Amino acid sequence: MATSSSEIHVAVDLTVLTLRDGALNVLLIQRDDEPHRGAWALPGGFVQLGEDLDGAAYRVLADEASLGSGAVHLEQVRTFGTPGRDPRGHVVSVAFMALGADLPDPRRGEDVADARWWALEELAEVKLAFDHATVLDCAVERARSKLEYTTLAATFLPEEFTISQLRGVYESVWGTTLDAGNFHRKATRTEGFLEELDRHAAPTGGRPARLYRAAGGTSLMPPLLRSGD
Amino acid sequence: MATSSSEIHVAVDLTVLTLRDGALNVLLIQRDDEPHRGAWALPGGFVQLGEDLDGAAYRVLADEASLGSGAVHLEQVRTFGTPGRDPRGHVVSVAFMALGADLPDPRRGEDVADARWWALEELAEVKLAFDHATVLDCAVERARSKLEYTTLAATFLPEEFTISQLRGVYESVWGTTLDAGNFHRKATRTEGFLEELDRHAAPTGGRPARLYRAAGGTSLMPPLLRSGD
DNA sequence: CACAGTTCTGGTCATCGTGACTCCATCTGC
DNA sequence: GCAGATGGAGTCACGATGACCAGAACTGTG
Repeated sequence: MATSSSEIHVAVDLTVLTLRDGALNVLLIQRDDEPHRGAWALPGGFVQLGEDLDGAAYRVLADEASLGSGAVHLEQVRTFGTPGRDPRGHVVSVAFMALGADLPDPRRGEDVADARWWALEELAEVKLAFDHATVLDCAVERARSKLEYTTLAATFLPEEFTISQLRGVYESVWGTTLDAGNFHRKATRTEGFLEELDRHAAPTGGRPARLYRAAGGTSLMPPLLRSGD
Repeated sequence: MATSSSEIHVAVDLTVLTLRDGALNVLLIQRDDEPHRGAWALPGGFVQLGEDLDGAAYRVLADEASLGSGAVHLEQVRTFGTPGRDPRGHVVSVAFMALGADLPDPRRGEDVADARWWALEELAEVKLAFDHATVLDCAVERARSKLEYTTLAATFLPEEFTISQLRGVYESVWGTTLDAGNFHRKATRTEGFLEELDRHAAPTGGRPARLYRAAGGTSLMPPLLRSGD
């Protein structure tokens, strides 16, 4: 479908991000079809007539990444439509980012030779298909900046988590280290960010950490800026 | 063109903003065709095969708003693609915002019954065509928040301007009043924001204000938050 | 010309958020 | 019991901010 060149075609491309072993990972699929057969690419697909953009993104998430919509934060990032970005014709692609907590290894979907998680650092020498390197950069930068002024970081964690785990999210996504005490003060004092629970996590060689859950708020005021803390 | 329902069509919609008499204004066109004939709508049009998204936006700016690309800041906001948002079929629309300094009154373009500037407050009781009320809200909110952490405010002003004029931009777009002294300190001390000139503006009943020009920077660090200053 | 009114610009001061740092609590493992 | 690790609280100096004040430099009026 959708390979004629008399019409503009609409697609979605997904940058699916999760944390694995304290590193930011992105899900890539290896293409089994031309163009760019054998190259690694972001999961994506054409939007079907009458289909919602978000719906198409969730469908791709299920088909190509075998991930359900549960516990995944999906958000539109930007739309790429430069003619020539896809050799099959004029394809306008709506880029999404999807964030989830420790997502499982993908099973191979249709039209896909392989699918796996990549740590972002591994990708330095990998040539992605189409303009997906740009799309990926755009989505990662969006995720990094949204951690600053929203409560999005919790979507990288299970329902209940410790402050250290939350700090680990920031450190992994931003690629920095943060002062534990200052981060603790900031996270616990910011209204609408965390809800304190009465239980503690199993100790890991130190004092057991109190468990928290994401509170209702979505915006962080004042923000938690990257330049320090 | 582009009214069949066997394909998805791609369009651009523009939220063109400027300041007129100290109020934020948006450019609307009155539709001369079905659907929504006679209703006010954002300028927009279908993207042509082989055309860049930004190119389509600039073309619409010229055709429907008779505005050249000079001195207009154009930026993608979000893409709307819910089926049913356009009765002609499945139309995916990439929303842009365009900001300019005291833009001229538009001349009527093609397929347009009328075109004029509307102060945002006037629009409370106006029913816009399609989902353009949502698109407009989204673009205005984007503009408001980008004033906080970028140097975008200067695009609402002529090349040379005073601090008071710059403060007026913030006050008009945010709908607040800011302390003149504090704003002056903040604007002049933030690196990369303003370049001081050796000339002064013609006095308006008080001490003449020094003229400034936008410096090279694009991001405001630290940001200028809406909650005060 | 004196004076009020206006606007621009620089200043003071209390407060608050922040980064660097210290200290104690509470666990594991030896 | 003790070393080592982690969690959580506190201290302190500094910089940014909001509220407010004062002088500079103009216009307009009596």
